[in-house]
Amino acid sequence: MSRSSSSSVQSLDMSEENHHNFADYAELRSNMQNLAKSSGITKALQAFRLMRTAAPGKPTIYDYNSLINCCLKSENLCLHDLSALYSEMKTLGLSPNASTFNTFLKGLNLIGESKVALWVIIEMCNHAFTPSFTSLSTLLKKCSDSMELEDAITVLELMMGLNYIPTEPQVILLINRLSKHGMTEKACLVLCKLLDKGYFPSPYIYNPIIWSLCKSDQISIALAIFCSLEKKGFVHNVCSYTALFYGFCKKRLFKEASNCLNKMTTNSRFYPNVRTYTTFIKCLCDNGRIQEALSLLGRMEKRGLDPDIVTYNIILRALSNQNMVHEVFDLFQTIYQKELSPDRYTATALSGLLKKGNLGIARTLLHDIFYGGSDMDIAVYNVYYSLFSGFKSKELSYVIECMIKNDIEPNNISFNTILKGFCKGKSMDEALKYFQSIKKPDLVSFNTILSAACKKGDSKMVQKVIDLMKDEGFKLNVVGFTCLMQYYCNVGKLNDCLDAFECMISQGLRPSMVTINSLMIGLCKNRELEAAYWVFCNLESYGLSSDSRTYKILMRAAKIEGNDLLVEELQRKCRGEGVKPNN
DNA sequence: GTAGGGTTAG
Repeated sequence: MSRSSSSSVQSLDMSEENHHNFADYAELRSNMQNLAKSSGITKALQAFRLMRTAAPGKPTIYDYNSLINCCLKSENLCLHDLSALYSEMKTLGLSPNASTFNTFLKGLNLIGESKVALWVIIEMCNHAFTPSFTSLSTLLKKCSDSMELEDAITVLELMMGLNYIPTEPQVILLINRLSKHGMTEKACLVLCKLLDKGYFPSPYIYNPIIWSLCKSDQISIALAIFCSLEKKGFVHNVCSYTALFYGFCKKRLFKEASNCLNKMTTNSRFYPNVRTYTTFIKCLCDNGRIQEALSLLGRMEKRGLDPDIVTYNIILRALSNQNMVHEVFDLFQTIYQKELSPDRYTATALSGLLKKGNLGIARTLLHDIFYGGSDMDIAVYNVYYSLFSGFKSKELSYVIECMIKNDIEPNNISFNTILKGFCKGKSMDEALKYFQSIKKPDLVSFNTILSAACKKGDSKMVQKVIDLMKDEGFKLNVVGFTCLMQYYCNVGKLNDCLDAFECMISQGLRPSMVTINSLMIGLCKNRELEAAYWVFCNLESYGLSSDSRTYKILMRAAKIEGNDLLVEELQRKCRGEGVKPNN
């Protein structure tokens, strides 16, 4: 601050009456600017108003613009003050010029106030000024970056109204964000508007839309967009095709998936790559066709496509779910031989082994990954927690300590996993105590403790949990009903089991195969083989088809009862239909 | 620069 303006500040501070001392307009101007930078808007505004009395025809819009510029650079700026400045300008009868708006925009963009910047842009248009390409383009990026996607769309529309063509990276950013945050429809609209303007989209622009549609089971819309773009002469790439392939696999449209894959092999532009094959491998694994997945892995390597850690993690998970311990071990050897680093997904892929009770080997492998230096997240900790019963373990204390040190927050899956650990222990009271310590128990928490009570045949606890659920406004779902059905069968109350099943159906809940198999076991145990077979034959009415477990249950009962006819019938069906694996 | 992967209850 200059000496003279510093003395002016003092004078200004002393009293209003002294203001006639400021005759010099230039001094007032520089004084005002300094005040705006250092002492905030109120003082600067006082100086601004003083100008009116000090010099006729002042302040001008240029004084105003420079005041805005200084204020925007001040460290303690608040938006309320800015709005006050704008009103002050209008009160003085000044009309904003292009520079006024550009000054606002430059400053607002710098401080990341995209909402206010958009307001300024609209105000600018209302005053018949045209915002520059740069200001709109900067704002578009800012809005997309800060997830103000509706605003980003408004900016894009303004741009297109002015015949400004947004840059490709910015369009990609916006469409990507929209597609990944449940706004795929909006992303489509953006794409359409661009096409209407004669924009030539690369696959990088529309692939996120196709992927998002395929992931949310809207393959027909994805296909429509894909074909329409093709018709218009746009050339897809391997990522576009892989999206469709993924969509077909997900919907179990195997014939279409196979056609899609064949089409891909006809052109080097979209020849299947590691990700395409990985998608296929995942599909095979999800449908219990693990041997085919392994053979595909081999074929892919022969074609010179090296599986990466994602591919291996998918196979590892499938092997682990099937409890194929040796294969899991071998695959780990391969991963290490290829110098790939196991990551958080490798760790969680092992949860199947834990579920099947293979704690020893799972613990060893998990331990190696956990201490191997990769970044872990809550899902890995949650898998780790399933190793422990209750809280009486040094290892568990250490793992919790690690989690806190790494700033990782536990979620309900963590609490429910630990609750299950308590449930494995002897005391239901201790489990209940832990349950009651969970701040926001969810339906899974209730089912965890209900299941434990049911398995232990603890009728008082079963009633207690059901009452608790009622109090807290939770309704039984299919899992809860299935627990109860199993419990009734175990205590020899077949009729109560059937009542529970009917109650579930009457509430519009659809049984799963686990429910059906539980019912089968109950019926067979009570020598109601005919009833069980009837359920088996009418599975379609529930939209279900039997799995390998259903066959085993019936087969075993038929053999015990000496019902050879049924045994033969089941064998025939088993050969004819190709039984689904039980996952 | 677009794409493939995971953790809790029956």
